[in-house]
Amino acid sequence: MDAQQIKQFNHDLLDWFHTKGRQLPWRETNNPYYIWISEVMLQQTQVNTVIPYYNHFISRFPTPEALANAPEQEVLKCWEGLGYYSRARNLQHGVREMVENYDGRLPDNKGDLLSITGIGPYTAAALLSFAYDEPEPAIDGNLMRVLSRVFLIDDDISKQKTRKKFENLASDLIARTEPGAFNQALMDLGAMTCRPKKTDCLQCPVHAYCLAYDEGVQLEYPVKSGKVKLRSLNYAVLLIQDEQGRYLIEQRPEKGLLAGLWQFPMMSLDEYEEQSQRADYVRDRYGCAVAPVRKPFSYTHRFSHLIWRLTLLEGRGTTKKPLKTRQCWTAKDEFERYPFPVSHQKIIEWIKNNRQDHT
DNA sequence: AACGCGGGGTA
DNA sequence: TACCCAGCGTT
Repeated sequence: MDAQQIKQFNHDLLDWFHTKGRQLPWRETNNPYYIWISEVMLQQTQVNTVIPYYNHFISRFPTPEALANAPEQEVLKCWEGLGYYSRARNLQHGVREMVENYDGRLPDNKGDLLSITGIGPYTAAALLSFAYDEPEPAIDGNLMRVLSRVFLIDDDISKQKTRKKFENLASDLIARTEPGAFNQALMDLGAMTCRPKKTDCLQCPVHAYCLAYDEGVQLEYPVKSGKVKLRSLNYAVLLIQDEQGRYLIEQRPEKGLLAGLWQFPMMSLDEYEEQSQRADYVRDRYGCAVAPVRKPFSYTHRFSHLIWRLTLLEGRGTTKKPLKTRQCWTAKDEFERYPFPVSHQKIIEWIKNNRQDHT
């Protein structure tokens, strides 16, 4: 595209955005801290899922200082169900860095932004363009999908190198007058019209420029390689109650999958294949025996990269055996005080529906 | 450069 | 069912 075509492209794109673009809570503010929160929540997460979390989060932590001073568990509680929990931890770390190193204000240059925990190339560019009107293209899945179609770019978007190519292209393209609107317009286009599996090209403000539309190959783009076969893991979930009917729960390790969240004890059935090994394991750790619940209950929980197949077992523990750190006895009506992954929220539901007899 | 990291929406 | 989503940190 020459300079004149770029200008026209921007005009058509921005004109559409100003009339048809989405109205979203984080577009109502200029507060870089709020915009930052929204950007972190929106990483790999769809807009409609984020909206209620965003509203609750900024009302619970209205200032950087409020978030910086909050206990991590409370931050995780506000993130419960949103997934990718390290985002919450990194966001709080990053906000603490901002409070300590930048006088509580978000820096307005790329280098400093990238040095903050949880801010990568995309989020830095988003903040610079949305909060500070800098012409930085925010390279995300939407932008790559839209531009790969418009310009018929067949590089593999799962490769790091390809990101650089889109960055160069978008840098030439981005509207100097309204860089933030340019980025948001491509996001809205990607979400509303130029979708992955179903396009709506006749509604698209730039279909006249689109090489893929011209050739009728929109759905062939973007090119993306590498699918992974997901592993399946079998676990027993142990419902261990003390003399008062309280349940034993444990906090997961600080690193790794679902870090810092709480769960009912789990025993790998792949690791301990024999019945006697399993009995020894439970006896050693929890001082009791377990058996399948009266009406057997198993279900699968699917993550993006693995599958848990969970089976409920129950047993009677005792408060006489001292608890280890990161364990506690919890009454049925106190589960809500702890962040649980969705896979274990299902178990809480099961308990509430199937065990109204004890507490 | 490759991998780990959640949960929900969509076709 | 099989992707896909306003990515980032670690290795």
